Amino acid sequence: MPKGIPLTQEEQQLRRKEIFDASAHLFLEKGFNETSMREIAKAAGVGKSTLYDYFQSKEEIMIFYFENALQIITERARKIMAQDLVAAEKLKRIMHMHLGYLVESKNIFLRLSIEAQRLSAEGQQQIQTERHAYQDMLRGLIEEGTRLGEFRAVNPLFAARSIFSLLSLAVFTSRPTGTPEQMLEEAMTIFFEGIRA
Amino acid sequence: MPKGIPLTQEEQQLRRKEIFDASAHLFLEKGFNETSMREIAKAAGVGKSTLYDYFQSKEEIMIFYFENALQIITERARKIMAQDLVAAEKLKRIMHMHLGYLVESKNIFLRLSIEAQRLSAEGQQQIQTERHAYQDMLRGLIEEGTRLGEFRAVNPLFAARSIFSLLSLAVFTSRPTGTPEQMLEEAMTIFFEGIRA
Amino acid sequence: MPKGIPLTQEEQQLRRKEIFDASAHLFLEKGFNETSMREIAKAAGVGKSTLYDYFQSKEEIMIFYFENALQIITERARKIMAQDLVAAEKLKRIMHMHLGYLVESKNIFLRLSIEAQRLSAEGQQQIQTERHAYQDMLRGLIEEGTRLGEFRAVNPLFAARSIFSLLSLAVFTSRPTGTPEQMLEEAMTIFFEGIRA
Amino acid sequence: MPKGIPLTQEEQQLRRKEIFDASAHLFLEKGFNETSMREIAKAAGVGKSTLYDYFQSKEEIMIFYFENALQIITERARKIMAQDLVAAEKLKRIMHMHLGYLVESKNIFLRLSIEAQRLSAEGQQQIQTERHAYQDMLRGLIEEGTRLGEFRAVNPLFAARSIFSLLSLAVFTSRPTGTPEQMLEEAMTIFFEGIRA
DNA sequence: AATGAATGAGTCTTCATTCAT
DNA sequence: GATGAATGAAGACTCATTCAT
Repeated sequence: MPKGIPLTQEEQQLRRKEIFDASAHLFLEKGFNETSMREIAKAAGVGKSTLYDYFQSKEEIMIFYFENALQIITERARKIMAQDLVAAEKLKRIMHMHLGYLVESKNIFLRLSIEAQRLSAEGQQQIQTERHAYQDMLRGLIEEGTRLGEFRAVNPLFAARSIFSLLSLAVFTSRPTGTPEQMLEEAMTIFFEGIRA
Repeated sequence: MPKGIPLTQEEQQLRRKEIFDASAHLFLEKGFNETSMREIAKAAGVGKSTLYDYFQSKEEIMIFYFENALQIITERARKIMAQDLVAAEKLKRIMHMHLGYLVESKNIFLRLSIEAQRLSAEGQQQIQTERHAYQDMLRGLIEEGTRLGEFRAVNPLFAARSIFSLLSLAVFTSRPTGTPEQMLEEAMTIFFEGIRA
Repeated sequence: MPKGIPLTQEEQQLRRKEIFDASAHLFLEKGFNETSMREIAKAAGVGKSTLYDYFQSKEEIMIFYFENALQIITERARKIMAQDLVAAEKLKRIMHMHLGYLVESKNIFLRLSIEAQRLSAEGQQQIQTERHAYQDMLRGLIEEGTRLGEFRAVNPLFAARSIFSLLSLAVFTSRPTGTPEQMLEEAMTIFFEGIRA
Repeated sequence: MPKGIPLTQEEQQLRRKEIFDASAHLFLEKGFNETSMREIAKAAGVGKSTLYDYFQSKEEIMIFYFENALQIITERARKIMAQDLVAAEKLKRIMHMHLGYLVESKNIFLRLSIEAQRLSAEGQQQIQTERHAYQDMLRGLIEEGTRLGEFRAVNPLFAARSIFSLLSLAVFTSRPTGTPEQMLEEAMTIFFEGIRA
């Protein structure tokens, strides 16, 4: 890194991602809380205190990841939403996309999701805001489907969250019943049959 | 406590439960990992090292709870299984029973479930054995329903686990959409519609 | 130390004093803030965390010393107060006694007095209460002297604090002008001439 | 700042004073040791490492201030010394001047005096030299007063230092008994009565 | 059987300072 | 001349566990 020259916002963000990516495997292996700042620094190839130039605290490392990941997912979902398709089809594509992200991120997302429940109140707040935004998007989609007669009159928020629940099942389990894609298919079948008008 | 007189197995087990119950509220309030052995001992009204007479390690306290809880739940489920009802009805009653237990245990079960993912490999193994036994029971029920033409031909294990997933949603959420019972009804409707033959 | 048997309050207090005394020389050599808990533990011949069984925090070590020292000094002063002497004579004896304590405690008292100004607000409070109690005792003595015509009408609190100020000078200086006793004599002469009726 | 043009000694000195003054309020608020170089740099509106172009170390910032302040005070005292007055009167004016400086510098002087006792041996040495020079000046004044029959035969150095001691009391206390000026009057009365021939 | 005193490894975090740009 | 990115040493403190009584 060049010294003495302030990093731009983009460079900062990039560096943060680099540090995160370099240490992500540790979070998967031993969990976030069980990974010490010393280990993170070593994995990232920087000094311990350098971490604090990029993240205000250990918590922030986790929060950073979620904000980043949720932005990416939300963005991808938004593109699908914009397509000219029936609600059910949009929902299916979003589920595929979401599963794709989970797999692509090697389950870091889910692993951290669980650990995030231990964050401080403020930390949780930050993540929840983004998480709810995404949920609300899916809820809107289900409401749309109901309005157009595709779905039964279900509680749209509950249904939206059920999707995540079933999706997680498809990826994060000690007892897989097939490939993630197969399990997603299974889950989608149950879910869509379950809410079909 | 009488000194010098060995405790019988039952007394041991009972004492373990007493200790756990006395400290359970701490796990709910601050989480299991965040509760120190000192606090547990104090809450249980015993000395710190006495804990080690009943549990080999901190982990064992958590494992003990799961074994205990899963035995209770499995036992109750077994009774429902023995009743002369159609599979779908048995499944519904089990879901109600399960939800009842979660509520009755004041969410300790779910709280610890999440924390249990941080256990050592061996610890996880122990819990999984019991967990799988329960899952297998439900799987059998779904297979039975399929055989008798009540359910579609779904992957029975996946379906069984989906139930837990949706059940958890009904209890453990920062964004409830109703009472646990109402949410359970919603989930059951989706689920049973989803797997109906 | 016996294990498993709770220490009585007296034993606790004694142990605290032992730990303090064992590490006091470090505070003199390098200052309190500059002495780490690790060093204190080593000097006291105990493990790092054992310190925390006796003191809740590093600050408490300092506070412990002041409470202890001020109690001793106040007690000794009280005995002098009870004697049947004129105020000026009592004051002189108290000053001698106080100087004696400072010398006997090898200046720890003054060294820590200065460092104590860095304590947290709560810590300062605790010390000040005792310190003020002692000051108020001397103030009362000066008021008594004034009433009985021994001293001029000076501000008694200010005068009382002046004593400390001059006393400190006699002990804690990089430029001594004699033995502590000689310097005390010099200070007392100035002071008593200064407030003589 | 112009680049590549060496600063003259005066400019250097001026810049040092600017940096100090810009960060002085921090030292008052949180103490010198508790103020980090990062904060100092920020307050001074320069980069962290620029500080090292003007001060060799953090200690030097403090030393710089004392050298500066003591020079000013000594200079002002010298002017009073040169006046055609009796020793007692000169001493009184110097005490007023000194108090004035303390107040004008918003107690920074005394605050730092206390913190200076934590400096390294070398650092202390540097300050003491100037401090002693000032003390010696006052000592000379007291000797002069004694020679001319104004004062009793007191130890002149001890007496000189007593002045500071009583002066400090007048400014830096958690238990004021009046305005600084009033307390100074009180202290001067005690002192001058105490050493009067 | 029961206890709490004792421990050392490990935690996150801060900081003065250096150095390449 | 000026900068901030980078760092390692050090800090206070916590904790599950052991062990002599």
